[in-house]
Amino acid sequence: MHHLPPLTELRAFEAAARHLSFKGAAAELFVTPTAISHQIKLLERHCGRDLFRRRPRPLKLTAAGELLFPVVRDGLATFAKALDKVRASAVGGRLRITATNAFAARWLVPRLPKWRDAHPRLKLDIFGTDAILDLAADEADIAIRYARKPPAGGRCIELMRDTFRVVASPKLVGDLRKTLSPAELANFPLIEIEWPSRNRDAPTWQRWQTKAKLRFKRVPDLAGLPHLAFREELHAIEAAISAQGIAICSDVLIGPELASGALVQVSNLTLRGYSFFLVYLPTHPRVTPIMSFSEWARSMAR
Amino acid sequence: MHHLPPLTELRAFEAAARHLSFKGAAAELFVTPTAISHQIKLLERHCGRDLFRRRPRPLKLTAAGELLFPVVRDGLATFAKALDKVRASAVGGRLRITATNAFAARWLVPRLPKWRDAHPRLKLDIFGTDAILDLAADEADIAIRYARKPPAGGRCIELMRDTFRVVASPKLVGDLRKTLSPAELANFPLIEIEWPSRNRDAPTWQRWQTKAKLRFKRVPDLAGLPHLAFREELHAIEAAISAQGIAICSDVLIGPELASGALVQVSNLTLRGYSFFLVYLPTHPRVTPIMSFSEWARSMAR
DNA sequence: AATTCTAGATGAATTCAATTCATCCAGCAC
DNA sequence: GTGCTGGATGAATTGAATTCATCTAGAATT
Repeated sequence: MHHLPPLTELRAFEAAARHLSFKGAAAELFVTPTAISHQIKLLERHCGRDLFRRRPRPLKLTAAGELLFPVVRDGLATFAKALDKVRASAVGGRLRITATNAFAARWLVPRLPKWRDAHPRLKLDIFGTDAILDLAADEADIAIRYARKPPAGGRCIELMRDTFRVVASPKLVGDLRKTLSPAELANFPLIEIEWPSRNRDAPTWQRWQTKAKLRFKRVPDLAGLPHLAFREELHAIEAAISAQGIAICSDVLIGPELASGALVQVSNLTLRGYSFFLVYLPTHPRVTPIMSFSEWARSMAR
Repeated sequence: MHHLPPLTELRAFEAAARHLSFKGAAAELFVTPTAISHQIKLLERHCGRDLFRRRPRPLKLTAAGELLFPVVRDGLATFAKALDKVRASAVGGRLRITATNAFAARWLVPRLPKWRDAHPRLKLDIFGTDAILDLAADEADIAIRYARKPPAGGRCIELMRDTFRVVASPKLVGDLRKTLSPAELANFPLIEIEWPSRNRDAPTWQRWQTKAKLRFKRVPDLAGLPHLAFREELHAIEAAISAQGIAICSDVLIGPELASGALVQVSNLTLRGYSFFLVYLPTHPRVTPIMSFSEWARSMAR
């Protein structure tokens, strides 16, 4: 790499050249004029050329100084501009939060008014995606991951654990006085979510009926029956709400519907889900606002 | 001015980004990898954004890092380029010496072979000009001034003092057995140098005949006779050498001709000249080569 | 002409940013 | 399981940056 003098010298030179005054440069850089004098002298020694004519006043740039000044001035201005841009994307910039589509849409977004009330100045950018964004590569500031155990790649806080319940709209099943048996379930259309094949513990009708056989004598092959299938958990939930069938859904994602009766639990047999983990990097330069969000999310999860 | 972090941080960042390695950056900047780690951490804190993804190896720039890197890299390269240019005009560059036209042509230039023998690597730029170049404004590195007393504007070393002699070519005056009286001088064409009007002590025929009247009984009005006039001292000297007339010349400038007989002194009445002063700034960043030249010039002047 | 003011120069002393040291950590290779 | 590598971190150290004290030389003021 090129041999550069200490960059402090260039900064002193630039300010002195712009002010044509060591005193003025000193005031701007919050040092004494003596400091500027020393810095300029060092730079001149480094260059082998005088950069200023000291007398008569005011100072005047020499030919060498004239050559160097615009380069340093423009260079430092360009640095400052780029740094401002980086800062703007951080300080005062939005916290970027990545979560699964379903969680973002059905848990986080509905609660944002409360977030805004608590932190009016700290804006969020929410990425609803099932892709796993990399915090270490600064693709997001916070990740909310759905996993069986604390995921790697940062500090983890377990927000909550969910349970998958068999639910249906009352418009489909009527005003039930008690829950349905597995055989009775087979009388209704069923909704299946096509989980990624890597998810062996996925809350499917197959997994449900296996568990049911330990509890009930007569369990038809519910997984073998024709059913409505959705790749998006969100869409499956919407279909259940609109009485298109009976679905197995995460109670975290249908909390309001369970509370309002828009969906009702039609079997007592549930499937244990995983946990929602909030993940962040403790070394993140914006760890303070990140902790603010983390505290808030935990308070929302209780 | 824009708020910049310590530029040391930017230099560390640039090297680390280019190597994608703190260790590599450290080796280049002659510090430990820990120093780089600290510097990057400070810059990230300053920016509010991570600039590197540390894991997995090798390091990778984040989006913020990608934004900042080319700006800093190009900026530092531009600085280095400009500094090299300034250095090239100094270190390894020529010493700029300003002297009067006549002195440059007739004393300095003829001796340059000896200078080259003594200092083969230190080149000179010689400005033969009667304008007074300003050392303080870095218009030249060394000035050789012809003056009655040491000029202001720097440290002065008196090289030599000259004497103005009445000289002519033997082709004009023949093989004289003795010097000519003022009356005999009037029988030949006379050469006059038109000195700047500010020079009241200029070695003119007028000044010469005033002094001659104190010595000789019969002194014709030599200054009143028609004569060949030159504005350039150099041209007057050349005219004398080519037997066009009798001239009053500085013995410093016609040393070789006096030695070889190309010009002979035709009157014992001489006029005291001034001195040649070598002037430089003791605070000049290139004071070492300047002193080399100074010593050499003094040795040549003896 | 004498005195005062101003801004830069210089070397010694002081401050504090930069750096090193010692130790730790987490992947990776063997 | 063990050893290696490159980065992280806090305390200690180093030395670059800065201040202090004094000086200088023009310019302004008296």
